[in-house]
Amino acid sequence: MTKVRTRFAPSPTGYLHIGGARTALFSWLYARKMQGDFILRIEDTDRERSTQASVDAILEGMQWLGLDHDEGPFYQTQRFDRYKAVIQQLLDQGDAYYCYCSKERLETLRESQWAAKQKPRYDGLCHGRTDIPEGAEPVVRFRNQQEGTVIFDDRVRGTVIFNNSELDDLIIARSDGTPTYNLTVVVDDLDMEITHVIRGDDHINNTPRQINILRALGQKPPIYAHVPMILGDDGKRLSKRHGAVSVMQYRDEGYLPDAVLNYLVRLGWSYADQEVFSREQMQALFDLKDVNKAASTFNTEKLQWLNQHYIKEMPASTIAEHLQWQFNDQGIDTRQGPAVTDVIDALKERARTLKELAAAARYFYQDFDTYDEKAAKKQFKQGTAEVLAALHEGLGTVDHWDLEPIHAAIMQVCKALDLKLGKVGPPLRVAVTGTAMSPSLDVTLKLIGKQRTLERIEKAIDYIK
RNA sequence: GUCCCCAUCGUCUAGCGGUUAGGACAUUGCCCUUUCACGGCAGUAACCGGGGUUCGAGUCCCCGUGGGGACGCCA
Repeated sequence: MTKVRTRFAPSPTGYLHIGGARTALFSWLYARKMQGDFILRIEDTDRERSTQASVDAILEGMQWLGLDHDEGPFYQTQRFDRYKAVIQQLLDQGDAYYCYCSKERLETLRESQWAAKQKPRYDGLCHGRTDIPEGAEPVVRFRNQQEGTVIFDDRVRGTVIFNNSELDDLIIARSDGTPTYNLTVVVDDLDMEITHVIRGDDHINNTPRQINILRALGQKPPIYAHVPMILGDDGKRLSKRHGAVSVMQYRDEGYLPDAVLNYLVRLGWSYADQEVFSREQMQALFDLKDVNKAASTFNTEKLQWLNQHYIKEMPASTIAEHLQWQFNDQGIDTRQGPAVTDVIDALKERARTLKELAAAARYFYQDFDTYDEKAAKKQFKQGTAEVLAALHEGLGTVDHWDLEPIHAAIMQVCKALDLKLGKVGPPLRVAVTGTAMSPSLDVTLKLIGKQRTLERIEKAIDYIK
């Protein structure tokens, strides 16, 4: 049995978006599961739109997600000689021909066909043409046979049949001599010995054309697997031109790559009732035959749930590495203050994203001059200053600044003032955090530290007066 | 318009001829609770429509409807 080889072949005309990432994930998973190779290929034959910045963005996205490739990245622009040779071969064989039709004529042709309620297609005017117009820069068209059918067994769609009569003679080389997609993809998948072509189902219509080119070259087609699209909230396909979000934007928003991967893998694929998959489990359990046929809609809320799951389950030290980006972004310096891992343990059950987590951690590292308006209004009233003063005194006597003594000191103040904890805790929380929500008080105070706690209580007393 | 593809709770999905149609997210209620969360328990919620096939259809077939895609000297 030959080794499985899959590939991801984006065109560098934008960042790596969430739909492309899912396609890449499926290709990568299948290769890993089958202990095959995963190849990265950059389809940059469109010189007009391809940019180095896009190549870099795609590479960065793949790396962030941890989708490592075994070969590549290969660039199609570096393989022009090879394509040229294949085009010449097709020309020599009579499977391709020069076409001198102007863009204007083609445009007119399409319009009239549309008006006649027909499928727009090239009419084959230049096939067999012997006169060569003066100064024309011809394109090369592949001669598609008109009889018979193309049948392929798609791993997710099942048997797919096309009538050759639906296909027209497609352009395989532009007038400047550069090759186009349907030619390069065939040549590359052949040369790179790709066994399984896993791609978005927007390519399903291209497949019979590619198979015909393959036949003309005397080669056998690879196995195809067309995975469904991901739709945006509006039900429209997610694409670069339509509302797709860069995977790097998910990092910026505070999502863990494992959460994004886990979310993505369950979009269009399932394994009974299981929702959470480690990378290893995905690789072991993924199978093309379990991929859905229907398009699915992206749902951020479920991603958030998974993200929090990973924030809670992963080691705090690992979270800390990813969190550093957010601290930098939010201008929080964590070099002074409690250990980041302790802060993570205290806050991880209250944050769905790392962005939220970093924001919630701010008061552990920075003093503040203002209080949350609603919280201050509700908790700072007449008499609160006295309560805080008592807390200041009580906490001031705590020598061993730890959970138990802190808790005992607070309870002692409650007892002395004959107040319930519900009257003492909330104002203390606002005083030391500036907000109405935080982890439990003993944990919060411990992490803030004795010195800072006492200072902030004093400050709050001044503020109330 | 032509061709192709698709169709189970709001969303992601399980189901592979006989199920009280299951799970997850979201949502609602209750419990836990010094706040916010977490957690626990319970609930609301779906087979697009119409014809067949069959003793029996969410499951198979056909038609309709709806949605998506392709129809480029883009990929």
